[in-house]
Amino acid sequence: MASRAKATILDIAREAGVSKSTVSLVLQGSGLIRPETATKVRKAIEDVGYVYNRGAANLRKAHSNVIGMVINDLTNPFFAELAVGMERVFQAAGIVPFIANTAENPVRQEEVLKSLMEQGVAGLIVSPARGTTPGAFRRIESAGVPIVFTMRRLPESRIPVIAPDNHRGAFIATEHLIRKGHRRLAFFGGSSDLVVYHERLGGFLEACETLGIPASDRLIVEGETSRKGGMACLETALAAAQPPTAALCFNDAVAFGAMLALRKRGLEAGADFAVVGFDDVAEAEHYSPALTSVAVDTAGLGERAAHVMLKMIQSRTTRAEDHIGAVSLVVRESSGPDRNSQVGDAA
Amino acid sequence: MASRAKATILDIAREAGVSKSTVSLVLQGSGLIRPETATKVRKAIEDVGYVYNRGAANLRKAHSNVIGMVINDLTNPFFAELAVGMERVFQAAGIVPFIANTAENPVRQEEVLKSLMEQGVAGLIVSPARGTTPGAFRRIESAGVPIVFTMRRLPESRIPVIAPDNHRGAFIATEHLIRKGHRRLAFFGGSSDLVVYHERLGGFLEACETLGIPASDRLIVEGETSRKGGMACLETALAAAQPPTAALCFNDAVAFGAMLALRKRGLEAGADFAVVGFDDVAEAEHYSPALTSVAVDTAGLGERAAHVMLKMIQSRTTRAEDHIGAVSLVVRESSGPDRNSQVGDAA
DNA sequence: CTGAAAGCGCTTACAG
DNA sequence: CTGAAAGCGCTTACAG
Repeated sequence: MASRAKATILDIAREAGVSKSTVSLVLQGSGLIRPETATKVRKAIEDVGYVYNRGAANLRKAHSNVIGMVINDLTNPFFAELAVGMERVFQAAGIVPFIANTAENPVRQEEVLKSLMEQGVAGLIVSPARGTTPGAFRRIESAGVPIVFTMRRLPESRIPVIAPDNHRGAFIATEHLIRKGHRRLAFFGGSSDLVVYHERLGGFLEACETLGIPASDRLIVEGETSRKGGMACLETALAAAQPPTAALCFNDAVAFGAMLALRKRGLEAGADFAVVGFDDVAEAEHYSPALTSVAVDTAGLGERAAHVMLKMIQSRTTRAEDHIGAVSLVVRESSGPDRNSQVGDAA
Repeated sequence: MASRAKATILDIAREAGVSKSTVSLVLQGSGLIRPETATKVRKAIEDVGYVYNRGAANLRKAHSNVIGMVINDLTNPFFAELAVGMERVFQAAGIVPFIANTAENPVRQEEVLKSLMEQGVAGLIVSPARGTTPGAFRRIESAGVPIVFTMRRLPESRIPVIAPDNHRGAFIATEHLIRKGHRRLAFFGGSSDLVVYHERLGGFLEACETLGIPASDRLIVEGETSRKGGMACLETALAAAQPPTAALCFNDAVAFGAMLALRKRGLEAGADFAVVGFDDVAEAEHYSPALTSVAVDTAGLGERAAHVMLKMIQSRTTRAEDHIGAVSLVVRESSGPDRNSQVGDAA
């Protein structure tokens, strides 16, 4: 089984009785080659067990077709869904993107980025790790490699961003809660080192403002963006002197956590306390009670990011427009009316 | 913004006033270079904004340090956990593995494999897509590139496998249910085109055999290995003339589905019907009721696979021992005693 | 310790 | 349509 020495285009040329230029042309699907010749060459390719050496080709061509996807947390199904959307587009373009995980660690991100650059990527789609410093992408930018950010943006970066309308999503979700009669609202999870956090919290606050919920009736509980974080947020909230009756959660993971904590106390989301998530991951619909959540069209955003990247590569630019995706609230069981409110199911 | 032409070692050499061989040696951390020279060179590297061209290096060296991880379903958190375990090991070895997703599609898998081979990978860790043909890896094997399979194996392949002890896991889980007094048992989910299915089902059947559950009291319901599949399995089972009172599920996703279907009928896992999952994904513990499941040490298996791969590359072999990981049953709330049994909580 | 030279496997003008 | 030649950016003996 050990490999005979790797076959090269020279071996193919010998086998087929042509020059290596001809082989190269066949490999590239050039129309210049006579069909019989091409067939002969293709047979030789099979016979010698040839594997194209993309590294050598890239060296000569000085441009590659490798695209890297750098994801901050692969264990979050949300990002997996995003990756899947991108892959669909790249597959159609005949490109296999390579995914790398940074596990929310800026140091690891640095390594991953370096490795991808050394590999000669044509472009990078990245969801930056929390705590990424503004200069982290300077080097890549000045090398002229196109980058697009997805879902998260960096404070002062000019790199194009593909993300959902976080502000609006939080606004409509909060509005929904208020229309359900809730008057004491909480915002659960997330922390201020994420730009997304400010966007979502901003939407929440603006809705409260607009619809007359005074600052004294709003409770902001920062926390990990995980189930565990969500559980902690709920405990904190219920321990308040004037506990809220509803919460908008930073994301679905936090919402699931809050619902679990509720159940542990013998309470039920929807009936006893309203919870709304953000992202609308696949699981939200299947949860029990089913989770009301802000749908962001994850896969669609992934596709969009891939398209933008393809266009940037093609037109040899590192600039592109931001894209803010539309959001919608999917109302399910977890966001019932306030028990003590007169408004009830109205609106 | 736009890149000045990419810097090469020649530019560094000029900048530092040395030859390019010297630069190359510094890049490789050779001890042959005088410290002052090395420092001078490193400064030049910074100054010219050099990015190492791994493709060119690999071309000359004829061996790469790229490792590919081919995953059949990235949206399944189980595989994400596995990937994370592997990454931990590779990171320590200074290697950034590239992950590619096949979405359980053999055709896509073919493309992914081809692309990785063209990229000149040093080794491949793969969890094969369902329906992979026995010959799918022949080409890679004969090219001498080491492969290790994780979690799934191919029918007649000699490629080393790192997987949990599926047979034993299913056996102890089934034993647990029988000890809880259950006498009519079901096996939910999975289908016979997966080797893993036969292993798990085999363990279930052997436990039934050993502990005296006759064939007439066993119900085998094939189905998708997803929540949806699990819901369907439960419906099928409860529609039987003599419905089972407990089920071992092919994996946790199926178990979650079964629990949801139970709740939709106003029944509760644990109290009204016992369900046991397989894999013990992170969510199992947080579910409500918490899911009894067979823990397979996912991340540990991932680490093991990575170590085996590293060793294969190092010793230039494509052979390695299989590794069958220990399993254990984590008993939680979802697997209560049979309501009608005398045995109850005994044992 | 450091430099000059060859060569890895391709692609790309350039001839013919 | 097809072949001979140069060159992409590195590493690796080989001299010195």
